[in-house]
Amino acid sequence: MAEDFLDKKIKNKITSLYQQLLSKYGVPYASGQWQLWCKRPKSEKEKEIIVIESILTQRANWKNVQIAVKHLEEKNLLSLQSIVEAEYQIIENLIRPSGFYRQKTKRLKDLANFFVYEIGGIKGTKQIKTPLLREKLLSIDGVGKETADDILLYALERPVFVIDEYTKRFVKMHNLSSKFSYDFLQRIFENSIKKDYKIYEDYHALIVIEMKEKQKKS
DNA sequence: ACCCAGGTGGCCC
DNA sequence: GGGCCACATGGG
Repeated sequence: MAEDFLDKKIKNKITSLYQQLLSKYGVPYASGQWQLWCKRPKSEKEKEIIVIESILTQRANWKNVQIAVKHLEEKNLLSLQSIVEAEYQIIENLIRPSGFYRQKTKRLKDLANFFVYEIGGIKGTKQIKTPLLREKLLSIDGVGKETADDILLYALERPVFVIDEYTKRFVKMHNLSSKFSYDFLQRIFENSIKKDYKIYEDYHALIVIEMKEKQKKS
């Protein structure tokens, strides 16, 4: 069928684009901000940091996120347990540089509560299947699809492809699709690449790196 | 002085 | 289903 043929072409294109990006930039683990998110293996502590950063990075400049992270670290608040225990105002002041700091404090608290009290930490997620875990994350106020998938992929190492603004621009640039809804794009990528969280981690990072590079030039 | 950055939820039509 | 708005800060 015509559609199958088209699908196959798109699949091949998505696969070859990954190879191209990889040879152009190398593994993203080597480059700045992806050192932690694409690190393998990750410690429990590092996974918790990624959960925290997934909230802080919402609509924020990465440098500002890192300042906020440093502030939390200095006060020994860079863990889910300590965020559960800390006062709102303390966290608000520390994460101020990442913007939307009142909302984000609430979101961090809700998320940390979920992990610590509802499922017994990062380790407690192991027995929960990905679709159910995603549902649970999405039900938390302030956790939308991208944040949920950031957590699932980079912190919990589930093969879920993350879609963001850069991915949408990337898809447009390469004419991979004429539809740009989150679910549709996620399906395109997940159906094209081997279901391996390591590849998903690197591919998404490489897309961001590539699109930032393009932006710089224009 | 403007515009933007790895979003989300609420409200409106 | 889409369009617009608030949320807040620091960097270019």
